[in-house]
Amino acid sequence: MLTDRQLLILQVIVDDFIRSAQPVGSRSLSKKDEISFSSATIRNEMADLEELGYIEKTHTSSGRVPSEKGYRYYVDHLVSPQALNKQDISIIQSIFAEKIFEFEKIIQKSAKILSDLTNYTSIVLGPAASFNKLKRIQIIPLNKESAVAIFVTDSGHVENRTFYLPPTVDASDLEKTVNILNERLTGVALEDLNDKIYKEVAMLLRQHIRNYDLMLHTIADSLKMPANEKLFFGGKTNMLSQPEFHDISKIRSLLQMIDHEEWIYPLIKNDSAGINVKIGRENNNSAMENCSLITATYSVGAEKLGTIAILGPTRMEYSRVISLLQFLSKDLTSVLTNLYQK
Amino acid sequence: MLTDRQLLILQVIVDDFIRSAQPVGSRSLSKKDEISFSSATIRNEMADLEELGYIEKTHTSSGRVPSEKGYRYYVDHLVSPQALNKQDISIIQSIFAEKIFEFEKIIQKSAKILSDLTNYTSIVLGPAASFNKLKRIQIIPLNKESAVAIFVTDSGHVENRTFYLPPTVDASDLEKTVNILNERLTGVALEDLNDKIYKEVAMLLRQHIRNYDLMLHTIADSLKMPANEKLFFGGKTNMLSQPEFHDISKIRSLLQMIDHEEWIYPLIKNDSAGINVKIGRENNNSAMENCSLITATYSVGAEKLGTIAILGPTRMEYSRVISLLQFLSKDLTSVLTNLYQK
DNA sequence: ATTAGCACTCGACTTCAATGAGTGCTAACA
DNA sequence: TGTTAGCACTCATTGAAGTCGAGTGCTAAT
Repeated sequence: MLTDRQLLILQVIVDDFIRSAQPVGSRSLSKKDEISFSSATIRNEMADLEELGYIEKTHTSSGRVPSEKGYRYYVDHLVSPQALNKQDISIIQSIFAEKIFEFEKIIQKSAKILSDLTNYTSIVLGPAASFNKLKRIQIIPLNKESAVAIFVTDSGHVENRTFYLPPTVDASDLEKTVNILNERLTGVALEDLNDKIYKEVAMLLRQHIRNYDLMLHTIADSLKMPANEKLFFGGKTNMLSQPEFHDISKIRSLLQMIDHEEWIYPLIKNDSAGINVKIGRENNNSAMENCSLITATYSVGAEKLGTIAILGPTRMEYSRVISLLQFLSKDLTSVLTNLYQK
Repeated sequence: MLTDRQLLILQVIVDDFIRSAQPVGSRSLSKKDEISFSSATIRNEMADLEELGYIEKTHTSSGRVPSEKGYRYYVDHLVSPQALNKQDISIIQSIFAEKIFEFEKIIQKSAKILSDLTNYTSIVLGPAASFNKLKRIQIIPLNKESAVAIFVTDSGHVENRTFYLPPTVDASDLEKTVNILNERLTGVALEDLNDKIYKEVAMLLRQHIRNYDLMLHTIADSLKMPANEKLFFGGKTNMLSQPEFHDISKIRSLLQMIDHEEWIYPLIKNDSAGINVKIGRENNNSAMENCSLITATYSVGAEKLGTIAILGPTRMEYSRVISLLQFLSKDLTSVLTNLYQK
């Protein structure tokens, strides 16, 4: 177990390194106000901390740098929750200043503001459409061969699919189909549509429509909803200003990852609600070796809707970022809950 | 005017520099097969070419590098059109292998393949929705306060807007409005909708609906179509591998530009059809100082729809890129024309 | 248990010389 | 008169040698 003094030293090392990005030496530590013992004592303690794996040297005679284990301990036990200043708060609240309709606009604005406030990269996972309930289906023929199917959810989300019209289907068939679909599927969550179609709608279609199975498959095909929610980014290039990314190859692999949305999902789709911190290799991704990812979820009522996240260097301002995410996720949740739970 | 020999030398310098990214010296030039005179002669010619502004030195005793003027001359007069090899052709044609419905998919795939084939960054400007003609309007109430308006075009493109329902409007009003809109606006190009609404629909609404003006403005507001077409990118990080971008600050300003779509539009929205090459500062953009942009348009019939572009270093393989763009834009045009002109 | 003192390490920076790819110029040549 | 060989010169690059200073670990004294 670590002594109080070791904890103090660890905390000051991490704080200082986060601020300066320079390895911290015993002499400069001894000059801090918080610390009242000599550099030699600190050296001894640092040697112990190093042996325990909380800090590292970059070379034999360098100052110390927090290890991933050190950051982890810092985040779990030492980080002093920092109150947001008024300016930050008002900036965040400006997100909700305009009318709230365009869900995506809010999400996008959140991403932008988060990255501006932190100078890191923000990632926001939009609300999953699959929870929403179907409000209405429309099918609009474009010409003899094709039609577009439109699905509107109770939250105002619109999905559409273009598909080939089976040649044997005529206008009245289409109309009947749409009526059946609306009658049977309204109120069903998007993710359950496919199931429901085969279980309940298929039979009805058979009774009313010739070639019902062709129609059925065409529609069921169109209903395959996108598996993933939309991602929004802010400050994609912010990481370029971080001193740890002076190396082009690191930048390259990081930016490449950011530009592959499919690689991002597994990173931010954590299951647990609340704030989540993943440090360096905890992300299981080689491009993230020098990065930490802090995520928070937002919800409507008790139902988790999406995730907001900040991607920064492991040497990130954990305290500030955590406060910001906590604040924003709370705000998002309450605004959305107000909006959709009446 | 330049002599034939000077032209030859200029061409070889540009070709060689494009390949190697190294300043070209007189001795290495004299060893080339195409060149049958001595390095001293070449030095004389190079001095003249430099005086005329076609090539430059990086320092007093370095080899020569093409200037922007040199690239310009090369592109206008010297570039030898290079036939595409079979592999490239078949890769490009694979874009059209699947069914053609999802316009965006094709565009996106084009961007990806262009960047893969060139190792530069590709930018594709999607088809402007504003040319499309309205096929159908639907308005679907979500609850007492809001509704979503859906606009379907003859090409299957779907736009939607959520808006507040004026409290005095009831279901029958809404229905009447939709009927009027469909009756009057079907077949109208999206960009003309706003005009038409005030000129023709306003009067009709007044006759049938109480509070017609509130309704009118609500609808007209929703109709403000996005000013810009969608942009798609491929290989955003490809430029990081180019040796001229070893400098982080250059990378930063370039990537920052790429991530600001609004800065991209003016760059690629050239008016003239066909291939267009903009070299370095011709782009009027400080982030593009060391970059060239090659654009090509694609159309349906005679109507220009969108733009495909490649962004690379000024030291770009002009010949190859031009061929690729020419080929792809021709293919896109013919596929789209077939699809939409029947 | 703490601290002063000291030898030692190592990255960062500077200086210096050597190297070599390039130039411009001049004089000889065809 | 145009071409070329030859030569002096320039300058970025490389690597070796030396200095500096911030840091360490260890020991002995407090």
